[in-house]
Amino acid sequence: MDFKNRVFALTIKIPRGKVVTYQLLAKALGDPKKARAVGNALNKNIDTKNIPCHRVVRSDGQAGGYAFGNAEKIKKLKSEGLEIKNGVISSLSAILFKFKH
DNA sequence: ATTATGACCGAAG
DNA sequence: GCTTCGGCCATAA
Repeated sequence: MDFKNRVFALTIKIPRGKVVTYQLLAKALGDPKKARAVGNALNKNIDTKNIPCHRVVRSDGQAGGYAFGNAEKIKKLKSEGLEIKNGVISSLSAILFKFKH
């Protein structure tokens, strides 16, 4: 299984209303330094129908990027109950989803 | 093999 | 709060 598929496999597990940082996802893959590569993988494969890639955000609380425009990403997050003001997610730590080891 | 790019991160000023 | 910078890694050329 190549890198991007591992990224997708984990992304699909993120429950509605919760989010994960790129770094956290990378850590779940075994190396927290892969955060950048994770974003790169999500950028190339866009299956918004099957993969909730909008639930992956930056560690600083900002939404991060999105292939169809980050405005669209924020819109989706809001529609799942998340509160975002000034482009920053409120209470990020409270809605952070933790992967099982 | 080397270079460039990008939905990243943390430290420093 | 802000910007800049160096370091990361997977991918494509």
